[in-house]
Amino acid sequence: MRWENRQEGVFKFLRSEAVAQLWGQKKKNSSMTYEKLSRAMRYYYKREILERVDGRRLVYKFGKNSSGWREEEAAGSRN
DNA sequence: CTCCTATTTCCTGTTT
DNA sequence: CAAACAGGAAATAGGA
Repeated sequence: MRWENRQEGVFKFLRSEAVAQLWGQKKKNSSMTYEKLSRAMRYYYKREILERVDGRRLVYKFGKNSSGWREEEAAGSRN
C-alpha cells in the first residue's frame, strides 16, 4: 500500500489481491480474496475503525477507533 | 463447554 | 469488459 495522506491516515492499495494474500497469511487463510477482505473493511466503517472515502477506488482512511498507524515507520503493515 | 462478536463466505446488483 | 463497491444473510473462528 501507499500513503495518500500520512497525517490523515489515508492510504491506497496498489495491488488489491496481493494485499488480500498478505491478510490471508496473517490469518492463515490461503483463500482470502480482495472481495472478502473488502467486505470486512466495509464492516469496519460501521465500527468506525475506518472512514469512508468515496469516489476513489482502493482508497481507505483510518477512523477514530483505529490505532497504531501514526507512529510506525518501518513496521510491517496492518491496522 | 457456552456466549458473543469479529471475520469470512456467498450472493446479487450497481458503479466505476 | 474487468474490477470495485454495497450490503444482507448465514456460517465460522476464536477469545472471554
